[in-house]
Amino acid sequence: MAKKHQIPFQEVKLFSIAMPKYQKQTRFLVAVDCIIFGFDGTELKLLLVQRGLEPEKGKWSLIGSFIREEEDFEKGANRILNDMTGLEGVYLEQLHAFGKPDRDPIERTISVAYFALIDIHQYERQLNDDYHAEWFPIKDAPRLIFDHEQMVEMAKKRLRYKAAFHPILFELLPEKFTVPQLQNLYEGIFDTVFDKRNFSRKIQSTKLLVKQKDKDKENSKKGAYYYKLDKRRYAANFHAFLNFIPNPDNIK
Amino acid sequence: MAKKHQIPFQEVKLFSIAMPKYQKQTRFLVAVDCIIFGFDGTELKLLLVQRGLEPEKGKWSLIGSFIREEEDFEKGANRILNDMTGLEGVYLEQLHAFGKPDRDPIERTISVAYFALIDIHQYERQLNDDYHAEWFPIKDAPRLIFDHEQMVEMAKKRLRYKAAFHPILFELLPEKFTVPQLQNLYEGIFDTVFDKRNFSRKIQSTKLLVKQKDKDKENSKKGAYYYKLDKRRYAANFHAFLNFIPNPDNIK
DNA sequence: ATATTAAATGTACTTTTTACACTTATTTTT
DNA sequence: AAAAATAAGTGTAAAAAGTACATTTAATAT
Repeated sequence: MAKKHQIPFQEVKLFSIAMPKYQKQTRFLVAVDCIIFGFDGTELKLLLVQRGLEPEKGKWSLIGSFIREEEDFEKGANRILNDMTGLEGVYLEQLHAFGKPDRDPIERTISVAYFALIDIHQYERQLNDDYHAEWFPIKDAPRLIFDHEQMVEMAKKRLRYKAAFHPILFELLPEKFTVPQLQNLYEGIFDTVFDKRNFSRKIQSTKLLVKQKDKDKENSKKGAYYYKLDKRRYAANFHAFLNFIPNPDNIK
Repeated sequence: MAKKHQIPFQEVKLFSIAMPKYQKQTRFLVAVDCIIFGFDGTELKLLLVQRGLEPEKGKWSLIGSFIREEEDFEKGANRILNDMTGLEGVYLEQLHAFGKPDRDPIERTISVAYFALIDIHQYERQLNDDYHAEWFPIKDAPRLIFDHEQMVEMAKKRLRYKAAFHPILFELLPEKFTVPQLQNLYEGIFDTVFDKRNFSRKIQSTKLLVKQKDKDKENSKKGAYYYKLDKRRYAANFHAFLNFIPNPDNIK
């Protein structure tokens, strides 16, 4: 039974049509792993699961899955994301393919890593707790299996790089947010502080923000005005270069 | 014999240790394909080969190969590149993993695409003509097999994007080059023209160029001074943001 | 000697970025 | 009820970067 599965169905074709070259090649397991970022208004977080199977059972891991015969990577990543969070239409981008022969000690497995940005509040509404998933502050995450820490590092870099030029961080925010919250997010990601007058001016100059009438009173006595994202402009300007960051050098 | 090859060696482990999950997964062919860019002083070119095996035998294709059991993607890409061009230490960067189930009509094959930048003159010295490889002007390339044209498009975009901020295009130039040549390259890649005074000022401000005593007399009567790349600074500043391009908007 | 060609070079103007400090709204404390 | 505390909100001047633009120069060809 397992043996039958082991022989790829395409091989039938290989034997009927003459296709000598393809026959001799080794086939590999291919997985998709997702680096899922969330923001709770204060700090950047990472969604991790406790691995359910050996090896390394019980250790923390990115959320991943083997790719299925009929699905491509995007579909696989979306499936994983939907299973875990119940969310659809999440921001998702291919990060990198990882392929060191020994990255999985059991059997060589190629992993195509994706990173996702989600509004953590949406998640909380949709939560599916079947998987023992947990949010960890990015600066205080546990050890991860295999090369998953390397993946997270690369994803953080990529996120920083993109955020320096594109308004990508809005993907992490709830529908209504304040400018101080937004600044907080930028400061967390770039691990620095910005002058709030200059930051506000720069953000406003993008014209992506629509001021609301009400204020957030949770975080200060005076209260900070809520803003919403102008989705039309956001979609149109996503690829424009906005130079969010004062000295983008050494971002890499 | 072919059958024996067909069963991945790791499977032995799977049967001795209990590892139920891994068993049921389908394995896939994994290839590396290289988008190889070259610059001849006038225009940007692409190195293509005529495919040697069915299907689509004789059609033009990117240079690629199935990945071997013991090599990772970088090693595979370097192997391909070295086989084709005889060159080592070539600039190489992972572009994207392509995984549509039907991208290869014979059997599902994952392709991890890399793009390479090479000094075309070095190539000519090292040329290995076993493979029927040929340079095509990027604007006048033939139809390619499978999804290779999509790969090339993505590589062009990536190259443009990177070149807008990082001094990556020096990888395409010979050791000695002139400022007008460099400008030519930038203009070709961004498909526009720049003011030569401003361009020269911007390039010089990077301090990456070391003026030589001799001139290139091939392309003008007056001759243009040769420059060399300051490799120390280049290595140190590669990740700095240099803002080479006047209006980097809509580069994507 | 003259014409031709492409290379090299400077300046004034505009836009963007940066540095920097006080006032305001509201709640908490006394 | 007044005073203190807290974080939000806002403007201006100086510096740096980016842009637009035209003439001179070196060498060869006529």
